[in-house]
Amino acid sequence: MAIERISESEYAVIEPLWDKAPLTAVEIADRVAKDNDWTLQTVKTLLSRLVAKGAVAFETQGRRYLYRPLIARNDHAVAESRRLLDRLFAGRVSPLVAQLAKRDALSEDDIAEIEALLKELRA
Amino acid sequence: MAIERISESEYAVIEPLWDKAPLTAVEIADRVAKDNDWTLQTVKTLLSRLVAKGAVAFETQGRRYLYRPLIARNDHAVAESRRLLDRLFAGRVSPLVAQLAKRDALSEDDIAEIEALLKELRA
DNA sequence: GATTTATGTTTACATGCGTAGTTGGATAGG
DNA sequence: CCTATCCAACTACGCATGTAAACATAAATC
Repeated sequence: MAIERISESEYAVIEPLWDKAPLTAVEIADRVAKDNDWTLQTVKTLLSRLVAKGAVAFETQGRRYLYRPLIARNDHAVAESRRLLDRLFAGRVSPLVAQLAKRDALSEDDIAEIEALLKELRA
Repeated sequence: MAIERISESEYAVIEPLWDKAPLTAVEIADRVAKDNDWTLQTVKTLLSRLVAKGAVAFETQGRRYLYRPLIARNDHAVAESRRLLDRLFAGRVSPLVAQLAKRDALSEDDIAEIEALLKELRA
């Protein structure tokens, strides 16, 4: 039941499905076109790879193929984040935050948000 | 001056050099052997790829090749983290923390550490 | 009914990665 | 000197990825 690893390009293709599903390949390609310059063929290839990986399913409605995601955006994001934390920060979050802080990669707003978050957690 | 992207296996090979440098290929292979089951040849290949990417340099001392890192561990970690944050969390840290919290991936200690860190930041 | 259109499937091809064998040159030991 | 050894460089090969053309098939249109 582990989440199948999906590539960056595949991610770009599943993303529209997280905003709205189901969608056809053409609809997905249209939405993806804002950020990427792929042909429809490329989007279809990525879709079929996502289907092969069990990350996306389709149902055929007559001639239309309607795609929908099988994994949740947040599940993917968390899985990837854990991978990174494990690899680079011994699995812990605070060293990551510390490094980013040291590089001035944390705005005042970021800090305030995280603090509010944590305060709520221990409430 | 962008940091060259290095692969996971390459990372395992450069890691010993961050602890101690310079080292020979054999010394690196020994240290890497704790976590990976690679032949010496594999380690050498990874080393040469790191050299090609400008992440590692060597100096030859007679017959000995001594390797040393050209990039800093933290620079690499921060670059990778930014990539992930940009891709998955619109470049912001708090949504990452929020997700991890929601998944119970934050221990009491983690939370306390991060809070201490942030408090210090605004001091 | 024949042809164009829509849509997925198959095949392709370059690049990067993980993993390692083979080669060639320097060197140390006899 | 010659040979065995040590080392890096070169070559290799399968798999994933990024990108897409070619192919097949069903449907819509004329």
